[in-house]
Amino acid sequence: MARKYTIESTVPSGPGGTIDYKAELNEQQYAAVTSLLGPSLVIAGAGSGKTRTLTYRVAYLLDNGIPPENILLLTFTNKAAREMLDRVEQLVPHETRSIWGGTFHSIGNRLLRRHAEKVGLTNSFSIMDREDQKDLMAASIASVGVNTKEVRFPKPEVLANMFSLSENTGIELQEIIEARYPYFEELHESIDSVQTAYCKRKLVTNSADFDDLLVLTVRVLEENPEIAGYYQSQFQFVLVDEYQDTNWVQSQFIDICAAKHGNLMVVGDDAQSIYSWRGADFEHILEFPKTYPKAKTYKIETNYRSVPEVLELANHAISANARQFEKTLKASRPQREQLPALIALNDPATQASFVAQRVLELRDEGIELEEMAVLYRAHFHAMELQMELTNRGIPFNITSGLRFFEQAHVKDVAAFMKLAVNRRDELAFKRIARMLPGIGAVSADKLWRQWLKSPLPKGDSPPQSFSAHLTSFKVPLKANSAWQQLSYTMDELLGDDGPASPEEMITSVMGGVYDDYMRSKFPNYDNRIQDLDQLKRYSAQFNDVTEFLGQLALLSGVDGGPSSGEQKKDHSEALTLSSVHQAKGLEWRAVFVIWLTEGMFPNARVLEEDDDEESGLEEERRLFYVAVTRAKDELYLSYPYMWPSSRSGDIMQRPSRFLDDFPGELVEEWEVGSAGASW
DNA sequence: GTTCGTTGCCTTTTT
DNA sequence: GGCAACGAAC
Repeated sequence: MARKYTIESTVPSGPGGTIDYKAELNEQQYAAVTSLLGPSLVIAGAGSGKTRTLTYRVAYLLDNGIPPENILLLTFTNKAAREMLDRVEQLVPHETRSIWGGTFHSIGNRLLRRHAEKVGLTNSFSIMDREDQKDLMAASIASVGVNTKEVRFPKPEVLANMFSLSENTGIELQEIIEARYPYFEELHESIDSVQTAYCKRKLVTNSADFDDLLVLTVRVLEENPEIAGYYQSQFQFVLVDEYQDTNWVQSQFIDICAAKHGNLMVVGDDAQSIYSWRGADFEHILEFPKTYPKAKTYKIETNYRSVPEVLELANHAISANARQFEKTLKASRPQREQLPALIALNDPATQASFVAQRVLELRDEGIELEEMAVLYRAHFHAMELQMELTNRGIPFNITSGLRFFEQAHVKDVAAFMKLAVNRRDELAFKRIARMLPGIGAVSADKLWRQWLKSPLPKGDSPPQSFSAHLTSFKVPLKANSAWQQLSYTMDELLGDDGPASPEEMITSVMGGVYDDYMRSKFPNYDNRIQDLDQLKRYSAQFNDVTEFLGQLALLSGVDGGPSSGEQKKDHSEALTLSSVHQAKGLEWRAVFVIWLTEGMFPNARVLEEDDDEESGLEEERRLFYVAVTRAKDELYLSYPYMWPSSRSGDIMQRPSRFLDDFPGELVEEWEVGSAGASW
């Protein structure tokens, strides 16, 4: 007699979730969240609950019995991805971990790892960051043999930009050069061959740059219908956040993934498209109804974030732009009876003390530091402010240009791990070699040649031992003992049985040669050790080194994971300093936008480009719009009259043209006098 | 020939 | 604080 036994499912099937969608969403949001099959475009203005709409949409799908693994949710930042998935998890009782959610690059990475052999890589390929890319580019230029001394040849960084733009937009390199770099047109043949060399080198070193994570993935899908078919069946529902910032490759990727089921929901705000320099084209969102004729369009226009005073200013600021979807943001909050402030200051230092002082006042009035932010166009605009805040002892978090992973010591440690799993990684090898005393670029290259001749880089499975081969290398006398030590560290990375875990690897590296190097190289040894300890703790959640390295490379310091910055550790309560780009999607009760002068914001380089000046300027204006719409209650717009510059004396500043886009009565002008100064 | 510290100039935005 | 060019020291 067989016993009947059923496993209770924890997932309720069919409708029957606990969410009262109608009550928790407004009418426009509700319509979008509960839309049925087929493509849909959601135009969601700033502060209108875009994230809310997307998360409820995912919850709605799960509540209706869609298995999590059949949902693909694409975002631009890790932060957005994590935030949404966390919220979904809190919202519904279903299992949410198997949702395919993440940034374009992380999803691309995931797919590419699985099918790397289709494009000539192995599944342990290394991911290169910008610096690695530059190094490899420099090597490629050298290998092609152009005389960079005689002709003014583009720098590695410029070339990387060129290639990247071409790949991200799908426009031929030739055309990119003509349009954006006409002064290099005569060199296009050498540039072409550098590109060929660069691509080849990436394969030889088993490495991929950021763009490859998408470009190669799209290629895999295009060239292998059976693979594409598999994922197309898998992804029943595709959701895309910040659609206005998608570029050509990304939109291709989206289109391929959604090709079978056609249930594609894209959410965005054309007024917040600020990534055209990365190849983003907000034509994608404007043209979506044409690309998908069956698409339903939903507009979400009620703003829950800002007081009407801020919103009115924002609406005026953006209306100067010609190209956009018609929409008006309606305020839902009551009047505050306080206008945004416009403050002209003497110089950047005064501007900094104004901000600092006002921040303290606001804190006394009950706004906590983490409810305030200072936003600016470029990172160096925050220099004076950082000094002022430090002097006054006001804690702050800065989303600096340098990400956690890009800091030298983190990259150093990662290089060991990279080399352990990808023994063809030339950059990692040379980085390690150059840490040893008396070894510079030249010796590192000689060592690399010896490495290539040894059996180490060959084959896919890890060697029995590194030291067995390394100890016989010819190294400069000065580096001898360090080299021995290095060999044994590398052995430790192999692990006793099976590959060592990321955590074990970091421990080995920090205990080996690297410790000596750090002491001699970095004045702030202790801080860096703390960083690495944090990295180690973070790594504990990973079993697989490749996975860990992939995460690390795709993680920006600002949004989660291990974070840098000494201020942060001691004060959970801190003021935020951020570029406008990195502030997208965030909000604070009080927002300061500083350096609103011609040349700074809008940026001078954009003003100089006169080929299609308007589009550049419109993007700057959208950027200003993004900045302004971050504010919930209070908004301060400030600029200095004078910019003391070391080389050309004081430069008079003109107020930004964006300040003319709205009527004067929308702001209150503050006259700031300095108590101690005499003029 | 190679490494490594010093000096002076410049600073867009990022996965 | 980063980067390139220069020059001293090894």
